[in-house]
Amino acid sequence: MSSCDTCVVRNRAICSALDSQEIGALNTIGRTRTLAPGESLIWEGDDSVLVANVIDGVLKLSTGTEDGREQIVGMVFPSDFIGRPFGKTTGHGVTALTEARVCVFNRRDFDSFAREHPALEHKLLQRTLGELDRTRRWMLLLGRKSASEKVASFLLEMGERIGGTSCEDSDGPAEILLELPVSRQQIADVLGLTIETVSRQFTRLKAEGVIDLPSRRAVLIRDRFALAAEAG
Amino acid sequence: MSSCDTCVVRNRAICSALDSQEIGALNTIGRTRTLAPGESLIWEGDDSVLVANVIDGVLKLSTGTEDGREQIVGMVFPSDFIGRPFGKTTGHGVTALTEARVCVFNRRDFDSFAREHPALEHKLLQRTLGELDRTRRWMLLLGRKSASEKVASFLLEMGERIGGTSCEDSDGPAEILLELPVSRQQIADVLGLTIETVSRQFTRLKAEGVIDLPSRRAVLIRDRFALAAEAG
DNA sequence: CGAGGCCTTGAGGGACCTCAAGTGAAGTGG
DNA sequence: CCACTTCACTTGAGGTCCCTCAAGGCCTCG
Repeated sequence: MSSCDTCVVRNRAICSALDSQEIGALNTIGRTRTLAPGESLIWEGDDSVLVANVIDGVLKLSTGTEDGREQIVGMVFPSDFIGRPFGKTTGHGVTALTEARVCVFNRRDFDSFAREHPALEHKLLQRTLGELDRTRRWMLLLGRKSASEKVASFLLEMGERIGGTSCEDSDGPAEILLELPVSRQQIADVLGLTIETVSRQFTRLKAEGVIDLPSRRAVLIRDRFALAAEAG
Repeated sequence: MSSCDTCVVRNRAICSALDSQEIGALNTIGRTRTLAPGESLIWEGDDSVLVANVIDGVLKLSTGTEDGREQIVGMVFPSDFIGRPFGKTTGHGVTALTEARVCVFNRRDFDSFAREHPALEHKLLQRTLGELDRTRRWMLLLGRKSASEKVASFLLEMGERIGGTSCEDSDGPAEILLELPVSRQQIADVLGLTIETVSRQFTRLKAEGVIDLPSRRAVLIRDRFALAAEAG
């Protein structure tokens, strides 16, 4: 029996393009792997030797300059795809932020499998187009937004992507409780800021009553609309 | 006879995945269109009604905030693909920087054609993956680089992409003459800077002998290595 | 209880922005 | 052919937002 049969992201990941026989074939070339927080799956500049689906956990995609400055270029969630198929090298590292489980494939094996299964390539194309859209929206934030707009935008985006527990009211949640998978330094690396600036913005938003900070990694969004207004 | 037969990007654009019969079919759903400099093909937030291949010229992809700040999120060159297939809306505008010729398709027609031709979708996937790589590299520039690093990186990237006339020597061109397709303001919008900062960086690089500015739009790269050293 | 991470807070400085004036090239009309 | 306009770019002066450097507070875990 294929382990894909019990996969929790089976119907959301690109695998959803395949029937049960095809899934069986894919299963023979893949294997699951667990990553500890901080552990890397792929390093920047590596030859592209593997690709993967995220089953559980959150990972970051990051690049850096030679002198040590880092920029996080993407965050990856369950059912997302990682790695660079059909290419020689990967331009960014992939590192687990939380404990994570991924379904790993040798890149060449995956490439040939994908070329034989147009429906899979179609799913992958849709995902890649969506990721490109998201990435381009983030460029506006990096290039043109102020620190306060950046932090507000980040909190809203995280609210959308990790969902968090929320108190519903008539039109959407009134308050959203987020358990962030990232440290202050990592938030800074996503937003192109320093850790101190991020911290000061959090403190200010809390003082204004827009958010609350029940613990280090948790954020309670008290006023979603005020946050959206700040996001620009 | 199909006008694709005489197309100058026939062998570089995604169309290269198709045989002559398929090209004929694609030709029946596409038409060429000429754009004047400054003319837009797609507006930010529009429904995704058309996609296109660039035949000739340079176009920008841009988004902006409500209060008028603009960020250029991509530049598009001959043989590149534009638009958002398999999606409802386009997140960024598409505007000609130079006079441009594009091969336009109704998005729904293109979508169904592509779904019937896996080789075409494969080319499109490769292009999209490459564009995503390039976009993510640009995020490092926007988030973490200084004004001088940004301007140097921009000139090098333009050197690679538009090529320009160059004096070859043993290992690559010694001097590269670029005719930029963009104004100072547009360079600022690519780099997340102001026009004044860009201008000051150009002046400084000229004073240091790294570049020369023979006319408004032209840049002569005198010392490619010094520029690369400045790019970070 | 002490050590070591994170995070916060403060003071000061600098890179880039803002506002404003000046320059030069290209076009226009007498 | 030469004023005149126009527009893009350059240059300057001043301000501000964010970074840098440094210290202090608060959890976690030995």
